[in-house]
Amino acid sequence: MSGLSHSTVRTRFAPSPTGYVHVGGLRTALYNYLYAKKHSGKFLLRIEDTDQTRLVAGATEGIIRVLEWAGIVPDESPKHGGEFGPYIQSQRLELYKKYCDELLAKGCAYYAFETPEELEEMRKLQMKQGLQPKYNRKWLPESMGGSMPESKIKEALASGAPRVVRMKIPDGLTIHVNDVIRGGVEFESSTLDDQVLLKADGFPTYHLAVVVDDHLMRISHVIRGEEWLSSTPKHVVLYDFFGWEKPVFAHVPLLLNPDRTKLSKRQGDVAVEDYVAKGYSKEALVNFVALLGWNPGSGSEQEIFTMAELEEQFSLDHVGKAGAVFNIEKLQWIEKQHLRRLNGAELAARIKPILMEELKTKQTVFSIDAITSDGYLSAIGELLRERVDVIKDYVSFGGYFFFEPEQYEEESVKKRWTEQTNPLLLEFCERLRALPEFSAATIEQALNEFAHSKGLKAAALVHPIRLATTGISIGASLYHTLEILGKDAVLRRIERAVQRIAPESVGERR
RNA sequence: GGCGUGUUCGUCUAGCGGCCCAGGACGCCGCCCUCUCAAGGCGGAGAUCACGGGUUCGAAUCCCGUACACGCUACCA
Repeated sequence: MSGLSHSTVRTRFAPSPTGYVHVGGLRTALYNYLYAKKHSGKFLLRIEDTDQTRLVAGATEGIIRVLEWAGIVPDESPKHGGEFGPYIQSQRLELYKKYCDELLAKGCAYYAFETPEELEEMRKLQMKQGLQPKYNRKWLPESMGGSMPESKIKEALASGAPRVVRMKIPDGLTIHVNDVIRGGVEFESSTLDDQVLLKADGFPTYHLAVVVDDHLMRISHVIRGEEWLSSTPKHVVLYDFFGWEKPVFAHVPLLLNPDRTKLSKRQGDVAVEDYVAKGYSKEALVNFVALLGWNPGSGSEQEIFTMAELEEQFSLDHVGKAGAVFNIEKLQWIEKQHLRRLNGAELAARIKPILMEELKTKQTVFSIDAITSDGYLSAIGELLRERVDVIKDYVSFGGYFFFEPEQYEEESVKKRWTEQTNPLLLEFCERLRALPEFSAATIEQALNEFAHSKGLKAAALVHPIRLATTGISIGASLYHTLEILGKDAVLRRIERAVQRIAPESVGERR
């Protein structure tokens, strides 16, 4: 009520702990976080676990882990604490009870005693009659304009029969919802149902809990998915019942499958964890998801953003209205862009844990200390930066920096090997062995001179050497690759390849 | 069915009455560079602004209708 509550921006992400974190949820959390940061406010996490039947063990921890991974760290949450807690709805039951009683006392809500089965039957009947399914107000007391005598209600209450509390939607009202993204939206109260506020198990429904908590936690801006727009008028009615100031509402568009249906599991990955597993970085995922529905606005053509830049530039004015298709190809491009902005040391730090994991199950002839050193990883990081899609590619596509090649791309062997290749390679090995300094420049010079002396083009050596030392035909500059690998490994691998690629396996092409 | 929201290149979008017979990015195609693959540079194809009516000297931009899509319609969130 006090103007003070709205002088500070306070936003929240309020998921149900029902499993993984949906990428759409990540975006909602991000927008809330960014809005708070932009306005020097607070962002908080509240767990909405009012449906006891859908709880998933460990989900809350998972949500917090994912948010923190992404750099969306709440100022207040079940884990981080805060002065408006508890931040788990199941720990706030007395609060909902208290406010529900207030509504009951004010004549804004009433008890109802139907069983779920009875309600189901009622709805079926209404549908059959072509009516919209809506509570028939059977238990609306006479004192509130209904037809149920107070005596019967008292009786039912005394009997201990299971009961719920429903809100009484005022009749003949046009309810205005102000949404910063969509403008004013109007609803006729006649189209609204007398929503259950308190369930038979004593837990509140979303509608009661969200209004009570957003008010108590001084939430200034409710930024949530578009699927909530239709129930916002109920929330508006509740705010008015209580006489509370309403927050600013912003309903963000949905994320879609390629066929424009709501993003779902059936058509691809929807969990943030899935993308983490695929190797996408938090920088790229945050950047990408921010751009699904938001843009920096006219005049700016920026596509790559750091979290700090998003915090500075984010604005609800530039959040679009239409749903956005989750397009993996753009994510891939954004991932590359972020990778290219990392320096060698940063890349090394990211490659190392993945390599260590790999080393638990794979043998290497290299010294572990050498291949996990910052210098080695940093050099590889910078060399392969332009051709890697995600960090873990360094250990897969760039695996030859850590493990001996076991196979040689068949197609390429056919294409690049001739009868003279093996003897040539062996002869060239001697040149390499004699090099006082094993660097890209000296290797290149030696190779050029050798090729020239044989009347060959450099390519006649380059490709076989690449195959022999890496096993594959694609990669960065060969000379730099050899330099990093080091003289010992290079000679060892060429000699091994010569043994393993027998002349008989050489292509027909003369 | 009812209520609500939305609709600009395949995709993400700029655009808030004249600068737009619509700009950028991803993807796609071609050329250049080149030891391969990328990256990079250059160029190209790709949107009658869902459709139909208005309003206006003038509309992608404002209004109305239609179509389609999506959301909601639970003692789920």
